Amino acid sequence: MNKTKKRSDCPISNSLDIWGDKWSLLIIRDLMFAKECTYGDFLKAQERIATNILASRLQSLEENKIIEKLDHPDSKAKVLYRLTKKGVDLMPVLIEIHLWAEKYFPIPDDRKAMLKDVKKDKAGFIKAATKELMG
Amino acid sequence: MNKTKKRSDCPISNSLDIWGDKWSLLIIRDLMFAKECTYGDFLKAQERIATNILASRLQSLEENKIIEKLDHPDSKAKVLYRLTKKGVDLMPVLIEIHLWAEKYFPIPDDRKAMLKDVKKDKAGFIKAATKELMG
DNA sequence: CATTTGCACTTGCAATATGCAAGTAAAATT
DNA sequence: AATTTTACTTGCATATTGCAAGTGCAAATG
Repeated sequence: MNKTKKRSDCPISNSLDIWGDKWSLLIIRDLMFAKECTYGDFLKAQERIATNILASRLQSLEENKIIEKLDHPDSKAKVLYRLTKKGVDLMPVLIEIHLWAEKYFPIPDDRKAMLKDVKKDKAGFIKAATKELMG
Repeated sequence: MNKTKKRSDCPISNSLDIWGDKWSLLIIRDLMFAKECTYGDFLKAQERIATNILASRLQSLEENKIIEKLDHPDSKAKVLYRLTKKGVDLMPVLIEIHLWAEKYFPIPDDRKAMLKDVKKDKAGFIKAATKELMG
């Protein structure tokens, strides 16, 4: 997405200015499920993001402090990406999207299983998952 | 946005295929706050959507059953748009985006006031607001 | 230690989407 | 009857996306 041109003072609009495109939330999703991803990991996702788009989204998400780069422990050729706290804090948004989607589309079984846990104790689920990602 | 080309079976991706652009959620936002809007009402929003983009988004949201058209009670020249149940059900998503934004940006006072209510009783807030929109 | 492979990007270009300004047609107002 | 309002549509310039191929460095292989 684009740099810091805010279209208004609305929080929805401001948020969309950062991650309101067809790809950013999928990158964030991948990091929520995997905790750490390499460039190649993102490219493996079902949706088949183009390499140039991936590079531009990673840069923009990093500029907006949603994700950060880490050195890969066993190779200088690899880069690890992970969510910052600001990124992890998007988890409730991702969860509500899941819950909405579950009401209106068929969704994969593993996601259904996850949502079963979510519904049992949403706050608890988020707390545990956040700990997992930030620890 | 585009027609029904699903990029994957992921619920996040499926959702973004419908409203994952810079404008759709703003239209939905306007309808959450106003319940019913005319074409001209949408054009008045701070973000200044272009008329052609507005028309294309309204059409796509209608095709996806997020919004519906209604006859305006006192004029055939006017059209009213409102959220369907499927659209109203996006409220938790919009609320979580607000809560996230509040943590990381300055947000307007009226939204802050709203979030204060939300935080007091999220389920109650959603129930009441949904009733308001669907009644 | 030379060569190949893997990884994270860049680059070039075509296709698509966005944004702006102006236009249109029907309905309402004057 | 003429003007204005309303909901769009159209044309065109600009920006973004998507695809395919390429680049450069690091690591593995022979």
